[in-house]
Amino acid sequence: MLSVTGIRSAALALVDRDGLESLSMRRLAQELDVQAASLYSHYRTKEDLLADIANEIMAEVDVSGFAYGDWRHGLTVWARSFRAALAAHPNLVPVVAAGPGRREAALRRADAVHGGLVAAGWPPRHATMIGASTKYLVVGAAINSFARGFDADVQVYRDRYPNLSQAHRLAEHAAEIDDASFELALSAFLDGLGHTLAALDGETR
Amino acid sequence: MLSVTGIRSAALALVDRDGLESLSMRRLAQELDVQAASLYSHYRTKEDLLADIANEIMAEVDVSGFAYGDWRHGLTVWARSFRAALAAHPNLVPVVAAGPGRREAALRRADAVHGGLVAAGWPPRHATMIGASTKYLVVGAAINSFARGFDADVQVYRDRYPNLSQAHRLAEHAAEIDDASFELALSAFLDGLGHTLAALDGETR
DNA sequence: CCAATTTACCTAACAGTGTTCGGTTTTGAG
DNA sequence: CTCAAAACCGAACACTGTTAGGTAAATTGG
Repeated sequence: MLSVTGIRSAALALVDRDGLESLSMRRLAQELDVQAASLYSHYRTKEDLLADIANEIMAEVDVSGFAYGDWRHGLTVWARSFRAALAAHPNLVPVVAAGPGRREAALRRADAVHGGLVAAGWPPRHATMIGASTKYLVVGAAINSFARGFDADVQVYRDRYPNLSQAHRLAEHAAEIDDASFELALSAFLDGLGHTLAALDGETR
Repeated sequence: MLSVTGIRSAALALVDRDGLESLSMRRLAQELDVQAASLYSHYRTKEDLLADIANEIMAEVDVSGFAYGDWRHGLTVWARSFRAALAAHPNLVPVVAAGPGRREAALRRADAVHGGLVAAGWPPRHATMIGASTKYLVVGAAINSFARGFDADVQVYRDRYPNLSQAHRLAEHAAEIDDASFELALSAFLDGLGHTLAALDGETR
């Protein structure tokens, strides 16, 4: 018999294997030895199903890094695990990026981040903005890295330094650059925030 | 008679007005008093058409800010105009984010950024990563801000500070926070980069 | 200026999509 | 064992992108 979790994981496997546009209700049903209409006893629409999958992916994100009051460490752990969760299912990055699955779980995570930042000394408004900014970075990096083929920037890099680009290694090269770019962006951003916080502390002294 | 530019601008108008999922070849044809099949004399596929539109949007992006050797100014101008270009067509953010229209034009822009950074003293590899990072920020911000409804972070903000949130103003509030978040992220990132560059200069002295 | 050819457009269709309706089968509770 | 509720299926609807083949219009060559 079908179950919500069975459908969900079959859909996830199908998308991971064959790509997002290969997921149709009929094909998914076929995968489960069932007719397409049967799926609608468990999910109201295909969008609902996708939202549920997005939610499952987001559940892997780790927001525990704020526990000891170190906001920088908290943000780093959060951002990296967020990115890793997206990288685990490249074909679903557009879906996850387009909307946070279940509101309730997304809210809980957002609240953990927000709370951690406030506990570490950030004003509430800044905490909100920092949470949003970090998400920008992670989602933007994921879309540019995982959700498409060659990156024009990497292409430029290759054209300018052809010695560095044995053609058969271009893909891993791109991955390496994407990784390094993300880490550079994250650390530069956090460095900058450090100075912002210092300036804020100076003001209110 | 139909023309490539006529089709493109009608499609853009249609998507701006009715949303991305309202763009079908038949509806677009109707808008142009023509049958759907006729469009295929001018565009090979719908994807081609979308790529062309994405390209048109990206053409508005300003990479001239690097002219005077000030990389920080160059990046700021680029990032802001990039974001503005996406904000001008919210319904198309997913399309533009998913791939840079025509390779050729995207390459030229990427090259301008890369060249500007190198001219300002950044090592080529860093220039590539900074270009990528900045794009991450812009695209991530655009997806989170324009391409969807309510943001969970803003929701948290509202729940915690209910006095600040007359419900009827929530949308503009979200826009304001998105704006501020983007500017915060950009300036913190650039600040951090400033220190990175100083450290690099120290090394190679 | 007419003839020939290319181009633009249309009608009709194909294969596929998400979703719904009505009916049948299976399941589990009383 | 009965009966109501839930799960499943077959068929259909209204759409989608795209193509084949035919007709009309515009453009080119003589």
